[in-house]
Amino acid sequence: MVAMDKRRLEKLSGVFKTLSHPTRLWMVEQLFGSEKCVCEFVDVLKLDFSTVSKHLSILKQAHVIEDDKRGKNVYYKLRAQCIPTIISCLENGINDLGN
Amino acid sequence: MVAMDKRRLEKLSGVFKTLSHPTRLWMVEQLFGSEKCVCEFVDVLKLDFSTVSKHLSILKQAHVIEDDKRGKNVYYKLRAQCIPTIISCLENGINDLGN
DNA sequence: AAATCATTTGGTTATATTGCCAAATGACAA
DNA sequence: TTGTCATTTGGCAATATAACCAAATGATTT
Repeated sequence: MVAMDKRRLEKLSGVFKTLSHPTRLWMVEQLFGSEKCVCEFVDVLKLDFSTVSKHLSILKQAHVIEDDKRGKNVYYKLRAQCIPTIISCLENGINDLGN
Repeated sequence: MVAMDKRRLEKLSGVFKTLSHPTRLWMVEQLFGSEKCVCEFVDVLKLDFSTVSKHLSILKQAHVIEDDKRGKNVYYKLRAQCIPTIISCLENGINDLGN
Protein backbone atom coordinates (compact mmCIF):
# COMPACT_ATOMS: atom_id res chain seq x y z
CA MET A 1 0.00 0.00 0.00
CA VAL A 2 1.87 3.01 -1.26
CA ALA A 3 2.20 5.61 1.49
CA MET A 4 0.86 8.31 -0.77
CA ASP A 5 -2.42 6.46 -0.92
CA LYS A 6 -2.77 6.04 2.79
CA ARG A 7 -4.52 9.29 3.62
CA ARG A 8 -6.83 8.94 0.66
CA LEU A 9 -7.76 5.38 1.58
CA GLU A 10 -8.44 6.30 5.17
CA LYS A 11 -10.69 9.11 4.19
CA LEU A 12 -12.57 7.11 1.60
CA SER A 13 -12.98 4.07 3.82
CA GLY A 14 -14.11 6.43 6.56
CA VAL A 15 -16.99 7.56 4.39
CA PHE A 16 -17.95 3.95 3.77
CA LYS A 17 -17.79 3.34 7.49
CA THR A 18 -20.33 6.03 8.18
CA LEU A 19 -22.68 4.31 5.75
CA SER A 20 -22.07 0.89 7.23
CA HIS A 21 -24.71 1.09 9.93
CA PRO A 22 -28.34 0.32 8.97
CA THR A 23 -29.73 3.18 11.03
CA ARG A 24 -27.35 5.72 9.55
CA LEU A 25 -28.00 4.47 6.05
CA TRP A 26 -31.72 4.78 6.65
CA MET A 27 -31.29 8.30 7.95
CA VAL A 28 -29.28 9.28 4.91
CA GLU A 29 -32.00 7.91 2.64
CA GLN A 30 -34.60 9.92 4.53
CA LEU A 31 -32.63 13.02 3.62
CA PHE A 32 -32.67 12.34 -0.12
CA GLY A 33 -35.83 14.34 -0.59
CA SER A 34 -35.87 16.87 2.19
CA GLU A 35 -34.20 17.97 5.35
CA LYS A 36 -35.29 16.58 8.73
CA CYS A 37 -34.72 17.64 12.28
CA VAL A 38 -33.25 15.36 14.94
CA CYS A 39 -36.55 14.95 16.74
CA GLU A 40 -38.22 13.60 13.62
CA PHE A 41 -35.69 10.78 13.50
CA VAL A 42 -36.09 10.11 17.19
CA ASP A 43 -39.87 9.80 16.82
CA VAL A 44 -39.67 7.19 14.12
CA LEU A 45 -36.62 5.25 15.22
CA LYS A 46 -37.49 5.06 18.89
CA LEU A 47 -33.89 5.29 19.86
CA ASP A 48 -32.53 7.58 22.52
CA PHE A 49 -32.07 11.19 21.50
CA SER A 50 -28.38 10.91 22.24
CA THR A 51 -28.02 7.84 20.06
CA VAL A 52 -29.66 9.54 17.09
CA SER A 53 -27.65 12.68 17.61
CA LYS A 54 -24.42 10.72 17.65
CA HIS A 55 -25.28 8.91 14.44
CA LEU A 56 -26.01 12.21 12.75
CA SER A 57 -22.81 13.66 14.05
CA ILE A 58 -20.82 10.80 12.56
CA LEU A 59 -22.41 11.41 9.16
CA LYS A 60 -21.76 15.10 9.46
CA GLN A 61 -18.08 14.65 10.27
CA ALA A 62 -17.68 12.67 7.08
CA HIS A 63 -19.40 15.45 5.10
CA VAL A 64 -22.17 13.12 4.07
CA ILE A 65 -24.76 15.42 5.60
CA GLU A 66 -24.71 18.91 7.04
CA ASP A 67 -26.66 20.67 9.74
CA ASP A 68 -28.51 23.91 9.93
CA LYS A 69 -29.56 25.25 13.32
CA ARG A 70 -32.79 27.19 13.17
CA GLY A 71 -34.56 28.26 16.32
CA LYS A 72 -34.70 25.47 18.81
CA ASN A 73 -34.12 22.78 16.20
CA VAL A 74 -31.24 21.40 14.22
CA TYR A 75 -32.08 20.37 10.69
CA TYR A 76 -29.94 17.95 8.74
CA LYS A 77 -29.77 17.66 4.99
CA LEU A 78 -27.80 15.65 2.46
CA ARG A 79 -24.49 17.13 1.49
CA ALA A 80 -22.87 14.35 -0.58
CA GLN A 81 -25.18 14.40 -3.55
CA CYS A 82 -23.55 11.33 -4.99
CA ILE A 83 -24.95 8.98 -2.35
CA PRO A 84 -28.29 8.25 -4.05
CA THR A 85 -26.43 7.27 -7.21
CA ILE A 86 -24.05 5.11 -5.25
CA ILE A 87 -26.83 3.26 -3.50
CA SER A 88 -28.78 2.48 -6.63
CA CYS A 89 -25.57 1.53 -8.36
CA LEU A 90 -24.82 -0.95 -5.60
CA GLU A 91 -28.34 -2.30 -5.41
CA ASN A 92 -28.51 -2.92 -9.13
CA GLY A 93 -25.06 -4.39 -9.17
CA ILE A 94 -24.92 -6.59 -6.14
CA ASN A 95 -28.49 -7.60 -5.52
CA ASP A 96 -28.72 -9.19 -8.92
CA LEU A 97 -25.64 -11.25 -8.55
CA GLY A 98 -26.72 -14.22 -6.61
CA ASN A 99 -27.02 -13.33 -3.06
CA MET B 1 -37.59 2.37 9.76
CA VAL B 2 -40.24 0.34 8.00
CA ALA B 3 -39.71 -3.34 8.69
CA MET B 4 -39.78 -4.12 4.98
CA ASP B 5 -36.66 -2.06 4.56
CA LYS B 6 -34.76 -3.72 7.34
CA ARG B 7 -33.30 -6.61 5.41
CA ARG B 8 -32.39 -4.39 2.50
CA LEU B 9 -30.69 -1.86 4.76
CA GLU B 10 -28.73 -4.52 6.55
CA LYS B 11 -27.50 -5.99 3.33
CA LEU B 12 -26.60 -2.65 1.82
CA SER B 13 -24.89 -1.35 4.94
CA GLY B 14 -23.07 -4.66 5.12
CA VAL B 15 -21.53 -3.98 1.74
CA PHE B 16 -20.42 -0.55 2.90
CA LYS B 17 -18.94 -2.15 5.98
CA THR B 18 -16.71 -4.39 3.91
CA LEU B 19 -15.39 -1.29 2.16
CA SER B 20 -14.87 0.59 5.40
CA HIS B 21 -11.39 -0.71 6.14
CA PRO B 22 -8.44 0.93 4.37
CA THR B 23 -6.70 -2.36 3.71
CA ARG B 24 -9.79 -3.94 2.21
CA LEU B 25 -10.49 -0.88 0.11
CA TRP B 26 -6.94 -0.96 -1.16
CA MET B 27 -7.24 -4.64 -2.02
CA VAL B 28 -10.46 -4.01 -3.92
CA GLU B 29 -8.76 -1.27 -5.92
CA GLN B 30 -5.91 -3.60 -6.76
CA LEU B 31 -8.46 -5.90 -8.32
CA PHE B 32 -9.89 -3.27 -10.64
CA GLY B 33 -7.54 -4.22 -13.42
CA SER B 34 -6.64 -7.82 -12.84
CA GLU B 35 -6.97 -10.72 -10.47
CA LYS B 36 -4.42 -11.31 -7.74
CA CYS B 37 -3.60 -14.23 -5.51
CA VAL B 38 -3.49 -14.04 -1.74
CA CYS B 39 0.27 -14.23 -1.56
CA GLU B 40 0.64 -11.17 -3.75
CA PHE B 41 -1.30 -9.14 -1.22
CA VAL B 42 0.69 -10.59 1.66
CA ASP B 43 3.96 -9.62 -0.01
CA VAL B 44 3.00 -5.99 -0.41
CA LEU B 45 0.97 -5.43 2.73
CA LYS B 46 3.29 -7.20 5.12
CA LEU B 47 0.41 -8.44 7.17
CA ASP B 48 0.00 -11.97 8.35
CA PHE B 49 -1.30 -14.44 5.78
CA SER B 50 -4.27 -15.10 8.01
CA THR B 51 -5.10 -11.43 8.29
CA VAL B 52 -5.08 -10.95 4.55
CA SER B 53 -7.09 -14.09 4.00
CA LYS B 54 -9.73 -12.93 6.44
CA HIS B 55 -10.05 -9.55 4.80
CA LEU B 56 -10.52 -11.21 1.43
CA SER B 57 -13.06 -13.56 2.88
CA ILE B 58 -15.10 -10.64 4.23
CA LEU B 59 -15.15 -9.05 0.79
CA LYS B 60 -16.10 -12.34 -0.78
CA GLN B 61 -19.01 -12.92 1.58
CA ALA B 62 -20.45 -9.57 0.55
CA HIS B 63 -20.06 -10.53 -3.14
CA VAL B 64 -17.71 -7.66 -3.71
CA ILE B 65 -15.03 -10.05 -4.98
CA GLU B 66 -14.94 -13.73 -5.87
CA ASP B 67 -12.30 -16.41 -5.70
CA ASP B 68 -10.97 -18.92 -8.14
CA LYS B 69 -8.77 -21.75 -6.88
CA ARG B 70 -6.16 -22.81 -9.39
CA GLY B 71 -3.40 -25.17 -8.45
CA LYS B 72 -1.89 -24.25 -5.13
CA ASN B 73 -3.15 -20.69 -5.31
CA VAL B 74 -6.39 -18.85 -4.77
CA TYR B 75 -6.98 -15.95 -7.10
CA TYR B 76 -9.39 -13.17 -6.27
CA LYS B 77 -11.08 -10.87 -8.74
CA LEU B 78 -13.64 -8.10 -8.64
CA ARG B 79 -17.23 -9.21 -8.78
CA ALA B 80 -19.16 -6.00 -8.06
CA GLN B 81 -18.32 -4.06 -11.17
CA CYS B 82 -19.99 -0.97 -9.81
CA ILE B 83 -17.32 -0.33 -7.20
CA PRO B 84 -14.93 1.68 -9.38
CA THR B 85 -17.79 3.98 -10.34
CA ILE B 86 -18.83 4.34 -6.74
CA ILE B 87 -15.36 5.26 -5.61
CA SER B 88 -14.80 7.91 -8.24
CA CYS B 89 -18.28 9.23 -7.63
CA LEU B 90 -17.46 9.63 -3.95
CA GLU B 91 -14.05 11.10 -4.53
CA ASN B 92 -15.35 13.68 -6.94
CA GLY B 93 -18.27 14.46 -4.71
CA ILE B 94 -16.83 14.54 -1.24
CA ASN B 95 -13.22 15.52 -1.74
CA ASP B 96 -14.23 18.74 -3.42
CA LEU B 97 -16.55 19.79 -0.71
CA GLY B 98 -14.53 21.24 2.04
CA ASN B 99 -11.92 18.88 3.28
C1' DA C 1 -33.79 35.82 34.91
C1' DA C 2 -35.93 31.36 35.22
C1' DA C 3 -38.06 27.68 32.99
C1' DT C 4 -38.37 24.91 29.07
C1' DC C 5 -37.38 22.60 24.76
C1' DA C 6 -34.06 20.45 21.38
C1' DT C 7 -29.83 18.78 21.05
C1' DT C 8 -25.07 17.46 22.33
C1' DT C 9 -21.49 15.54 25.34
C1' DG C 10 -19.51 12.35 28.77
C1' DG C 11 -19.51 8.03 30.91
C1' DT C 12 -20.44 3.10 31.09
C1' DT C 13 -21.31 -1.49 29.59
C1' DA C 14 -22.03 -4.84 25.92
C1' DT C 15 -20.71 -6.29 21.58
C1' DA C 16 -17.93 -6.33 17.24
C1' DT C 17 -13.60 -5.91 14.74
C1' DT C 18 -8.72 -6.40 13.90
C1' DG C 19 -4.38 -8.56 14.01
C1' DC C 20 -1.37 -12.09 15.44
C1' DC C 21 -0.13 -16.97 16.41
C1' DA C 22 -0.82 -21.77 16.00
C1' DA C 23 -3.07 -25.50 14.03
C1' DA C 24 -5.95 -27.54 10.19
C1' DT C 25 -6.89 -28.19 5.30
C1' DG C 26 -6.09 -29.10 0.36
C1' DA C 27 -3.52 -29.23 -3.57
C1' DC C 28 0.67 -30.68 -5.90
C1' DA C 29 5.61 -32.62 -5.81
C1' DA C 30 8.99 -35.94 -4.54
C1' DT D 1 2.62 -41.50 1.13
C1' DT D 2 5.31 -38.07 2.91
C1' DG D 3 6.51 -33.50 2.46
C1' DT D 4 5.81 -28.94 1.21
C1' DC D 5 3.45 -24.80 -0.29
C1' DA D 6 -0.71 -21.68 -0.23
C1' DT D 7 -4.48 -20.71 2.16
C1' DT D 8 -8.09 -21.00 5.74
C1' DT D 9 -9.82 -21.55 10.44
C1' DG D 10 -9.89 -21.08 15.52
C1' DG D 11 -8.59 -18.67 19.44
C1' DC D 12 -7.00 -14.74 22.01
C1' DA D 13 -5.86 -9.85 23.38
C1' DA D 14 -6.33 -5.07 22.09
C1' DT D 15 -9.09 -1.65 20.28
C1' DA D 16 -13.29 0.40 18.37
C1' DT D 17 -18.42 0.88 18.12
C1' DA D 18 -23.18 1.26 19.74
C1' DA D 19 -26.75 2.02 23.00
C1' DC D 20 -28.35 3.86 27.12
C1' DC D 21 -28.53 7.22 31.05
C1' DA D 22 -27.38 11.48 33.13
C1' DA D 23 -25.62 15.91 32.89
C1' DA D 24 -24.32 20.06 30.05
C1' DT D 25 -25.30 23.44 26.47
C1' DG D 26 -27.95 26.90 23.72
C1' DA D 27 -31.83 29.10 22.15
C1' DT D 28 -36.42 30.44 22.98
C1' DT D 29 -40.45 31.62 25.93
C1' DT D 30 -42.41 33.33 30.12
